[in-house]
Amino acid sequence: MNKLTINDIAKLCGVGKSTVSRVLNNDPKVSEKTKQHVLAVIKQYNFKPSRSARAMRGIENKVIGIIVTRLDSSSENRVLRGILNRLEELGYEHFITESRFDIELVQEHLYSFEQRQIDGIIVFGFSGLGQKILQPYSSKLVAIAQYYPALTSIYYDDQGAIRLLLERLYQENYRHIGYIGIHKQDYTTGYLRYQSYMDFCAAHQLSPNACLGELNYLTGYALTAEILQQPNTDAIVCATDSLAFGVNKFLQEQQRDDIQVCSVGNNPLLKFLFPQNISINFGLFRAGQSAVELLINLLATGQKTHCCIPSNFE
Amino acid sequence: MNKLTINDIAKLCGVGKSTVSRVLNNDPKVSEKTKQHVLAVIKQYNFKPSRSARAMRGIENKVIGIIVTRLDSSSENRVLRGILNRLEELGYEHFITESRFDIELVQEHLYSFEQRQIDGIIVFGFSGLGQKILQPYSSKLVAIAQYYPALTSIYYDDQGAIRLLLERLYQENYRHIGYIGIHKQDYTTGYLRYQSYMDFCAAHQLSPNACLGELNYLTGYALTAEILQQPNTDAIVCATDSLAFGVNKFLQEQQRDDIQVCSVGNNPLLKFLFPQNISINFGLFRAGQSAVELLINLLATGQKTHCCIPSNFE
DNA sequence: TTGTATGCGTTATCAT
DNA sequence: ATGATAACGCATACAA
Repeated sequence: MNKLTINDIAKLCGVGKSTVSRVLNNDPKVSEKTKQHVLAVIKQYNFKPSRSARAMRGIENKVIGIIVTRLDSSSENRVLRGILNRLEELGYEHFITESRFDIELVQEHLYSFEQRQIDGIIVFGFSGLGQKILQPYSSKLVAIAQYYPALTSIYYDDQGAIRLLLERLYQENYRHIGYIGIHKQDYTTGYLRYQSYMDFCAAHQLSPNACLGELNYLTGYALTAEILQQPNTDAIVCATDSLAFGVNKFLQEQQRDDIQVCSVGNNPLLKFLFPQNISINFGLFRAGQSAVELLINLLATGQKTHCCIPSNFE
Repeated sequence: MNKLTINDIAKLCGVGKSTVSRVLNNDPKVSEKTKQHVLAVIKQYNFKPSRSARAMRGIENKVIGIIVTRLDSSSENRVLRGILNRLEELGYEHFITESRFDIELVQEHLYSFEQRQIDGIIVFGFSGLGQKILQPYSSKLVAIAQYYPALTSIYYDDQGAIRLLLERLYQENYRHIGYIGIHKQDYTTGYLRYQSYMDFCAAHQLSPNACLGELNYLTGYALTAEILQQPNTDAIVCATDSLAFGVNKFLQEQQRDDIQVCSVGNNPLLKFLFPQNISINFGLFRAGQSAVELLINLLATGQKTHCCIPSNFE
């Protein structure tokens, strides 16, 4: 449909195509008069220069690619909100792709972005995704949710989030706190959060009572029964909000309103359905915004930086 | 990083660059021997032709763009699952963008796709999005969730879904059925579903009791109180699962387990938390798959078609 | 079967 | 300040 080229515009204006190009690129060496004329014609015919052709000449065009792991993850969606929010303010376009924790897919998408005049990349890290896969793109890539020493990366304070929850419970005199988390193969959500719980227990002479499983509400439901085998349990900390859905459901069915449930994520639906649940804000929205900041900075200065997002009860 | 060009490969092989190009494009007019040699060198140096340059020569490359309205909509995510599922089978890449019900953003994204060597487009329609915006791209665009006469489109059976729910309730002898929906400015989820309820009531001599509001669980919660002002209400039909979250929550708090709740969407979390809720499968996953089918068919034959996805209790 | 020349829509380097 | 012209990396009609 848009078959107009810079040449057509040139003829339409009665000028050379180089002049049109100059106008397009804000070259100061063009008289105000012709500039306005060319601009008018461009607007009139709604002409847009071909990105492919521009790309061949090495022009950047304010587009960044985003590789998420799961489009239907509510936590990643929160981060995405932060990313898009900041991106929009800066006038950037975005393309989103899904990796589904598949390393090969990540590679395909990275290459695809590279080939499509994309200026920068934000990728959601996961436990299997090694640094060497991302390294070749390090000059324009920001990793999120995982720490990569040689890259620009944003990561969360997994240990701090659990610690904050535990400190609050401890302060409110809970002493028999169970923990429901996910398997340790997952380094951040699994291992780090579990370890934080164990450390806290050791430091405060609490006897630990932890169960680990998959990342979904069914697991939360099933593991609650196991945790309650410790009869004097008075609180349960969940690694994520999705687990907490299951835990709260189980407790509700058993009419156990004597047990305080805590979790990480600050999911609004969870808060609506189970208002008594204490959920900590993991800083996801802010993480998204920060990712954009760091990326823009990286593109401009080439400086690789890192940023750890703190959790809070807001 | 990938600075190799077709010319470099040609020199490396000791052949002309046109020969390399021919190998790249599976041109049969090249001897098996040189073909293998060139292929080997290409593989050795991990050479990939520039998409920008290819695009300028009008090459298609198995990529489709998807414009969703909200990335955090669970129903759109279900459709997306169907789309990506089918796309992967067919070896297509995807780029996803969000419109947030903003017509200008849709236009930007459409243009952006056009400029980036994208073969086909799937766009999620919404009430404000007119046909004329999409028309220019009709040769490679499929609209979903809304009926557009002049385009290839996939839409849901809004009226059928509500009717199926009501028929089931009627058959089970419910006679005082309330309805909680969303405002009629939304043509499909709002108007059509509401109308279907009203029609059913008229046809079966039931006195209607409907409330309309925003599309979220808070609305469902708030409107339930109004519905219950009709004291003998024995069932409530919700236009969507998200409303049903609020409705069920309200009824649970009031310990009203004498009221049957129904909704459209088949959300797994809803089923887990409120197993007694009856939710109908709106065919979202299948809609996604069909969208891809229709798009591929459109690209191949140029034939515009339509498809209405039926709901079912699976 | 293979190489040469030309064009795709830009930007950059020359002249003028 | 402006216009002709040469690249950019690739595909293709044409020549060999």
